[in-house]
Amino acid sequence: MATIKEIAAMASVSRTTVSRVLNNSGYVSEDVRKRINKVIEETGYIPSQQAKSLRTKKTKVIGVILPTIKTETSGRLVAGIDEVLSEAGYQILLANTNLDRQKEIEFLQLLKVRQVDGIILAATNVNDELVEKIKQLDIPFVAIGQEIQGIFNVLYDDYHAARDMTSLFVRKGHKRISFIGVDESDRAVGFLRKKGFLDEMNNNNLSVEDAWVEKGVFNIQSGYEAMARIIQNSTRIPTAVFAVTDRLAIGAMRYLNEHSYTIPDEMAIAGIGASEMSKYVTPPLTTIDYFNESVGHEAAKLILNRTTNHNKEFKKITSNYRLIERDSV
Amino acid sequence: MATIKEIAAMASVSRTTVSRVLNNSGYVSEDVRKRINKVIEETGYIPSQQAKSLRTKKTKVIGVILPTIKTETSGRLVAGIDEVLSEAGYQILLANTNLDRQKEIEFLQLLKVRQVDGIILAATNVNDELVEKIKQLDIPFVAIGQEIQGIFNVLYDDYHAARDMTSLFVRKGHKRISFIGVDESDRAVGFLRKKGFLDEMNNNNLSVEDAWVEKGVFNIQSGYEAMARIIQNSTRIPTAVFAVTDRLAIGAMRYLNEHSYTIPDEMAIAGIGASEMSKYVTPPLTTIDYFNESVGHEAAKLILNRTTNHNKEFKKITSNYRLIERDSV
DNA sequence: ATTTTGTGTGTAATCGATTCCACAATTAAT
DNA sequence: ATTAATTGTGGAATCGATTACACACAAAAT
Repeated sequence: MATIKEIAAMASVSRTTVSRVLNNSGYVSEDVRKRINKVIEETGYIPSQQAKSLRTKKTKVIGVILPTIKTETSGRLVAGIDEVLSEAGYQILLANTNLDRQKEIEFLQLLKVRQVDGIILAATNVNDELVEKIKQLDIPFVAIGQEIQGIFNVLYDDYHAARDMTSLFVRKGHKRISFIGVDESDRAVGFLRKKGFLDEMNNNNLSVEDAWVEKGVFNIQSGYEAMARIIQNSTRIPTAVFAVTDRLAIGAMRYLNEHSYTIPDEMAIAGIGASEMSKYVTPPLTTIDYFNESVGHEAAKLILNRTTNHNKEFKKITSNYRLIERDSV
Repeated sequence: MATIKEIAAMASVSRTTVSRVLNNSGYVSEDVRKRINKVIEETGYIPSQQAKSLRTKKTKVIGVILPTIKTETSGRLVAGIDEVLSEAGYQILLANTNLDRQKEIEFLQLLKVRQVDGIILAATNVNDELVEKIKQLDIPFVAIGQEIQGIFNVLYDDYHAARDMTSLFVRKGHKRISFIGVDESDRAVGFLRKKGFLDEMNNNNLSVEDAWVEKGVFNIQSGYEAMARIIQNSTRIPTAVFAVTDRLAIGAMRYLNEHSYTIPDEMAIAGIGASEMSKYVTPPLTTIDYFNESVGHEAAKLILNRTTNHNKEFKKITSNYRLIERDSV
């Protein structure tokens, strides 16, 4: 691999001049420019991004921290981020925490060391240590999915989405509605979605039996088990179940199918996430599309805006959503 | 952010010595080491990976080129790659081609500019230009999913997987088996899987009507349409359909469901990929698990081996697979 | 006719590390 | 007692770019 020095020598000019035609900055005569371009062409020379970054302090790399890379949600998010970023000549440096909180913090450090121009974090649980770390990092930062004071956020409207879905159940005539959530330390998925559900129930003067409210984790099996517990422990069996993720919903459906409950007649069900799967289960699942890809777009735009314009006023974007009514409710 | 120079000054030693304790190389007295570590501790100094890479020519970054990041397959693959890589202190620089062949080549260039220590390519179609480019790149390289002569490969056993699946249909008593493939310019998914199917059919003296062989692209809708064409154009309606991906299969199932064919009685169906969805459609889809995650592991190990040991003898790993028999056949 | 402005090019410092080499000061070996 | 090896430290070159500054020359403005 040739260096700028060699190119300069071959074209009988100084490195400065070569650098000028590379970045077309400053004055270069047409003759010289041609001569240099010819040499560049012939040698297939490409300047080292490495050296350039060292000097300019810009890497054109954005770090993306994900709780997992295996899910569709993450995939769509990254695709969205990448679309905007690559358009602007940036690339993504991936950091997969596998839901390990300690790793989240380590990665923050690691990405800083690598001098990324910005960091996008798909957040799950936010703890003080993390927030503290983010703030002292002093790198353009965008958090997706969880609100963090004092930094840029792109949020899902978990509360209203949950209310809307609950409201749909109510409109369909359900009065005994059960709920499968996740731990409330996850403020967005755990706390806000549950609050949306409860508030809407309350709003309609509908009571919620304790046994109707169950908790799972982010996988299908967990939805299956939660549904089982609801059925087994309820004094009055509910007529509907609202699961806070599609996977939980699909697990629940599985339980219902295996135990011959007809959906939606004996038990209506809905999820959140608009996973591809949701469309092809039987019956097709009513769910909420969070437009992950466009959330990715927003996050990427935000971070670019922050890096290039040094925009400092913190911004919170709440993305919209769409309730997809299918046959499970 | 402090630099090594400042640390050196604060500890009243030379940069050389600081560098020594950083990389614990060479001789440093216990006294001095402690003094330097104290300063490092206090200032929270972290050496610039940037500057280090420039000097050492190692970035500890591996470029991963994907045809798409939205699918489960990609997600699992990346998760597998990341698992091994991050363990070894490497990170992933993502490049998403969105199935654009020209971009594939551009990214090769781009990753080289960024001086990645190696490149993993999840290949779809291989053309001469690409192969040529890869070879002149002179960077440790591993291709996943498509065999490329002269470079490292981690392959799926498409041919035998397809034969096995076909053989399953035959054992179940099917004689009129149809096939939904993809374009044969995709040697692995298009050509080899089809060849496996045809060879096994031939092996069992079963003929294949032209109308039974259809082609789609990598999405669900396309499977739906292909199934429609098969039903509409066949003189003798087949009793089974083998789709080369789960999505195609699920699209086909959808058509069959809508047109009231019972699965598997009137029409048996199978796919390849073991997507999460395949388990939850009705009936659960018989498919083949390619162990994407462990393929990711292998690819990562291979590239690390190649970068660190300068292992030069080309290696081809064919990963194994598992036929998952469910209720659709 | 002198000053200013616009063009074109090069010298050398700089970014923040690593590393070769030189040089002391000890300690061990002959 | 001399030589050799071990241990400890620093000076300065280096990686491959960018960029502030200086300088020369031509054209335009005064």
